[in-house]
Amino acid sequence: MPKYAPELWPPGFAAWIKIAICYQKGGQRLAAGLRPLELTVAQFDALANLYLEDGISQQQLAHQLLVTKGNLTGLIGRLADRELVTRSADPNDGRAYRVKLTKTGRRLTRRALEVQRRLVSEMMGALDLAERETLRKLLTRVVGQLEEQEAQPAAAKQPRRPLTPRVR
Amino acid sequence: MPKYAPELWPPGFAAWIKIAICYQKGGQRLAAGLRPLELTVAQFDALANLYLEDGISQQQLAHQLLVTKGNLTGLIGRLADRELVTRSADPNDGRAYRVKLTKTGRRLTRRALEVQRRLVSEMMGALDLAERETLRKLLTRVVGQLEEQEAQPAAAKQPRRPLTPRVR
DNA sequence: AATAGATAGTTTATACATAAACCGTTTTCA
DNA sequence: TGAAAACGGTTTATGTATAAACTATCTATT
Repeated sequence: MPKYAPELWPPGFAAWIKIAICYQKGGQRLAAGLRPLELTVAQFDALANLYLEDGISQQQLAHQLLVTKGNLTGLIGRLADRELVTRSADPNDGRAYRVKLTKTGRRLTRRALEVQRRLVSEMMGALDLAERETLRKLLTRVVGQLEEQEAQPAAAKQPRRPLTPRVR
Repeated sequence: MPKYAPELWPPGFAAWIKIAICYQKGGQRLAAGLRPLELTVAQFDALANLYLEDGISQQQLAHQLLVTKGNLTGLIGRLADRELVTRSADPNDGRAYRVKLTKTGRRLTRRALEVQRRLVSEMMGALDLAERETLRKLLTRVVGQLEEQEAQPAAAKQPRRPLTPRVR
């Protein structure tokens, strides 16, 4: 997010900085838009995922949100306290919960998605449709690269290799 | 960060999701790379900014990092405890500090920048130079749009926009 | 010169996020 | 079948982040 002297960095580097700025500013905007609904961005992300795929486990949700399962304990706990979601036992697995949206949760999520849709349109207003698609494609490849690398745990620390690349 | 059914969203929306995923995964990768140096990403960002522009105030640093000044109190405090930075009184302003890197801080930052440079190159490896430049330009325009909108606090608060433009 | 407002920094309360240790349950496989 | 490993979830300790209230200094305006 720094200001950085713009010419000093190779274009890939500058692009990375822009991704960071974009995410931060966009996120702060979204946070402001969600505040009237008394939702944080993290809460919204969780609810939005459940909206599309209800009844998944906390672990699965953590995976989709790219956060740790420990984090989910608190996050879901707060949502459950507000009765926006419920935790019900998974009948097939004594360890797992199934997290589900309540009626209120679903209704609130719908309103929040509306807010998000509006804000994203606003911020993408600078690009025409073809440019948005170009942006999407380029980022998709960068994400692909990141995922590919995270499959191979770099050979930097060779002494012990547990052969179980359990990389969250 | 959600998975989302990819075809359901207009390209701008999908692009926004990719920005989020990219930032999260890239950030987690950077965090892993910085861990051996015992630096968090937030600490690195602060140090990197000071590396380029030493002796600025906490307020100025907060502005560049896109975080609140309250956050900086703790962040700089921890860096000062480790003697990576110092807080010296600004001779021209009794309220302000000037935050400066120490010798150790500067040396550590150099190593951290090296790590960052390597990781960013890796993750941008999926794109050729021209594509990186395209990505940078597109994101720059999105950021520009965000900044422009944040200049006008505007009628964003109004539930509905009045048909007659309000004149102040 | 007086004072009202802006500014730099801190504090507090709350939420998000991680890693690591832990507890039960489930799976694997010798 | 039974021990070891993997897995789902919680807890703890630490760090990051915000908004809002607060202190102290500085700057404007009258």
